[in-house]
Amino acid sequence: MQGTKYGDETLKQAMAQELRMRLLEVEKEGRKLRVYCGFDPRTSDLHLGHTVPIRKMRQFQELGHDVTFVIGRFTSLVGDPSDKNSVRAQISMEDATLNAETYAEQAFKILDPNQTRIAYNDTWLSKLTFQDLIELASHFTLQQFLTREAFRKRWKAEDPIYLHEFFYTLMQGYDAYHLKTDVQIGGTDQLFNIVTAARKLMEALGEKPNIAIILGILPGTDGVVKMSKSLGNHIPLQTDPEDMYGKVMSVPDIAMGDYFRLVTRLTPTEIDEIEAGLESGELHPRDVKMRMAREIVGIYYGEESVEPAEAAFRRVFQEREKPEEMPDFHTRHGIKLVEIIVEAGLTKSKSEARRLVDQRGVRLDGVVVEDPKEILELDEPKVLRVGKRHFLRLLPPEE
RNA sequence: GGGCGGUUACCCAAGUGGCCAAAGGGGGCUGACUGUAAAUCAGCUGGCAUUGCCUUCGGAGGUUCGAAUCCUUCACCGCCCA
Repeated sequence: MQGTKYGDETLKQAMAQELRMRLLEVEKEGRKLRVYCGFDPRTSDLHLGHTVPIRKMRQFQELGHDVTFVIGRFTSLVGDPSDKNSVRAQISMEDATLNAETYAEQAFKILDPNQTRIAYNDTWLSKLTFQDLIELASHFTLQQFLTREAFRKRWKAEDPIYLHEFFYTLMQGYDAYHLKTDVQIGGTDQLFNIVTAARKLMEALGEKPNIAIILGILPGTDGVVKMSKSLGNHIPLQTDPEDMYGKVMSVPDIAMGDYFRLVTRLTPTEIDEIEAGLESGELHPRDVKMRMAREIVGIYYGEESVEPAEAAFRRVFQEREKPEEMPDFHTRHGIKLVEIIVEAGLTKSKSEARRLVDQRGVRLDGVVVEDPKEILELDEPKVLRVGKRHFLRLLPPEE
C-alpha cells in the first residue's frame, strides 16, 4: 500500500486488510487479481498526472495480475464532476472516439502491451436500459451526492447542478461491477466514486466489493491545481525530451515533493533525504529540480535522451543562448517586424506583437528592437527572439 | 404555469444614461532581479491605425443628441410558489 493516500487511517487499514484477504481468496481460486483504472478521453493527450495510476497498474502487472485499462468513452460523455465546481461541457461520442484513438498507445509507454486488457466502457454501458438505471440509482440518496464538496459548493452558490452529473458515479460503479473488479485504482478525487459508490453497487448486484487503491493527485505546472489539459498546466506524454525537461523545470519549488513521490522512481527514503537536504540548505533547489527533470525525462525517453535535453535547457534558460534548432521564417521585401511575429503565429494580433516590442521583449540577433514598424531587409539569416522562449530563424527573401 | 433575481472581456466579478474599451481579483504575457520558466517587484493584457477609428457587456428590436446601463421581445440560468 505504499504511496497511497486515503486521508483516513481507518480506511487505509481496512483496505489493506481486505487486499490481503482477497489475495488469499484469489490464490485459492487459482487466478490473479483483476485490477482496473478508467481514463476518460475528454482530450487526446495523456499527461504526467495520468501516469500516477498507470504506474501503479504497471506494478500490479509486474506481480502478474490481470490489468484492464478502461477507456471511458461512455463516461466521458458526462465528464467526472468530482473535482469541478461547474458543470462540464458534454462532448460527443465522435470526439471521444477520436481522442481515444491513441490512448492505449500512450499508456503503453508504461504498461506492458502484452499483459494489458483494453476495454471501452461503452460496450457495456450503452446496453443498459432505463430500468437498469432505476435499479442503480435506487441505491443512493440525493443527500449522499449533495454533501460532496463539489456539489455542496454549487448548491450554496445557487449554481446549476444537473441531474445527469449524478450518473457519472453510477456508470463508474457499473464499470467496476461489469469487470468483476478486485482492485480499482484512482486518485483521491475518486474516493466517493470508488469507496462509496462502486463498492456499494457491486455488493448490491451480488459481487464482492472492489478494493480501492487511492493515490495522490499530481499538481500541474502551476504547482497547486490538479494537472489537466483543459487548465493548460499539464505536461503531456506525447512531446519531446527537451519540452518535457523544460516543463518539469517550470514547476514551482513547493510542488517538488509531490512530483518526486508521485512520478519518479525514487524511494521514500531517498525523497526524505532530498527534502531534509533542501530544508537544511545543503541542497540547492535548482539542482534538485534538475535531478527531478532528468529522472522524469529518463523514464519516458530513456537515459540517452536526458543529457541532450538538459543541455538544451541550460543553453536556453541558464546561459540564455539560442537553441540549436528553431523554425525558419522566409521574409519578404518590405515586411514589418510585427507582421513577421503575427505570421509566425507567435502572437494573435499585431497589437499584441507591438506590445511585446514596447515591453522590450523582442530581440534581433541579441539586440532589443525598439520600433515595431521596422521594416526588415535581410541579406543574411538573423535570429529573432520573441519573449523568453520563442525563436525564429529569419531568412532573406528568395529572389 | 406564476412571482422575483440573474446573463459583463480568458475566468471570477464591479458598474444602473455621458467622465466606459468598461473598477478589482485570478490567469496569461513582458521586463528587472535571480537559483530556472521558482520567489519577489514593476508594467502590459479587444482590434486596426504613429494622437484617431472600429468592435464588445446573452440575442433581436426600440427610446435618446448619447445605452453595458431605460423599454419591448426572445433565449438561457437560479430561487420561491404550483
